[in-house]
Amino acid sequence: MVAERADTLPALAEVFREHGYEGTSLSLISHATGLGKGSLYHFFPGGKEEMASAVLAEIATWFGTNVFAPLEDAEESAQASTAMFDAVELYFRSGERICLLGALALSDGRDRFGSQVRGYFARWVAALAGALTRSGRDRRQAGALAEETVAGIQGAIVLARALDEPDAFSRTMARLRVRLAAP
Amino acid sequence: MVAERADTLPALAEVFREHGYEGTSLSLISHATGLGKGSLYHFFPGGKEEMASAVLAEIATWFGTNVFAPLEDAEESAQASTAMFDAVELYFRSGERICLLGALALSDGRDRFGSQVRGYFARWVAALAGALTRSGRDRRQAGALAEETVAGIQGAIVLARALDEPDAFSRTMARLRVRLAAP
DNA sequence: GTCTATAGATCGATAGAC
DNA sequence: GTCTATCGATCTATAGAC
Repeated sequence: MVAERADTLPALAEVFREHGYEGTSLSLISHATGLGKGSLYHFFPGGKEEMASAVLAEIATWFGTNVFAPLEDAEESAQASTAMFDAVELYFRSGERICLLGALALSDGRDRFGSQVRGYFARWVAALAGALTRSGRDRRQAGALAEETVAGIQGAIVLARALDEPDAFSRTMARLRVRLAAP
Repeated sequence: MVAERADTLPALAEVFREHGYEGTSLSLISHATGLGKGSLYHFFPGGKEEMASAVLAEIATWFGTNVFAPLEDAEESAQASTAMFDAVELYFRSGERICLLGALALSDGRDRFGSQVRGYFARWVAALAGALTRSGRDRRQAGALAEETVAGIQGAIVLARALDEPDAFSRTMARLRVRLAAP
């Protein structure tokens, strides 16, 4: 069932999302992956920290391919931002799944994984700002709108989880779509 | 220096904000408050969970007095939302301090403190929506704008922490002020 | 009320058999 | 590569002296 290191990453991501970095114990990880500690340390000699770091790297790769690169390569910004929202809503399961990088930014995981967290959000904001600039918005407005949109997505996740109301995420996403589509 | 239970709450709040619920150990708490475990369990027989719950209750009281009640009692909505932003920017120290309730919503603290987290955000959104309704906006638009504003504030905190750039919080707050002031 | 000492469980991590 | 056994540290919580 588990043939290589990468096969463990989805289960690892899930358990870190559910319990946070500090709240995730090796026994939880062992249960979630179906592997004993021996196997886990064989795949991740750096232990829990390396496991979390590998998860963050995979998330960054996924967003790089499915969200950031399309924005960076976009000629038509309207299509690109629509595709971004589609990918993001799918990824966060319409508000039922949190953003691990956002959660780490609010916890002491920020000290441990600061550069990965910073890189993820910086690239997201920059890619979106670039796409908006190429679609004709002036540079200052594009930067502000990009920052506001990424913040809005993160805030929508927080609010939906806090209210235990996933629809709050979908509603906010719909409103952000409209704002980005407007001229 | 510490005469009663309430005197420990500021230090407790600070340590939970810095390390999260799972990441906060009793030895950290002991160091932060200057009290031994014996004193801590005298004040909080329920242990760490009661300490965190007391912190959340105090935060809810502060926001109730300084943010929610003014919105609920406001006759003039423009002044009320300006006062809300002033209080919130001050409280979050222009983006250098996180929202403990937002952080708990993203961690497994949501299971433990779910009703306190839900109550805080539900009251905030409802109070703001009410103020916007009384200022002449139709009910649907007021609800959407309130939800979007609270989410925007939380997202601004996430983004500012993630980028290690407190100004990102202030910039987003300034934009939200403009949006709420617009007719 | 505050302290020290400590219980009992669980933590992350390692060793070594297979 | 996967397991079990186990290490030493740390955890939350309690007991009891003062």
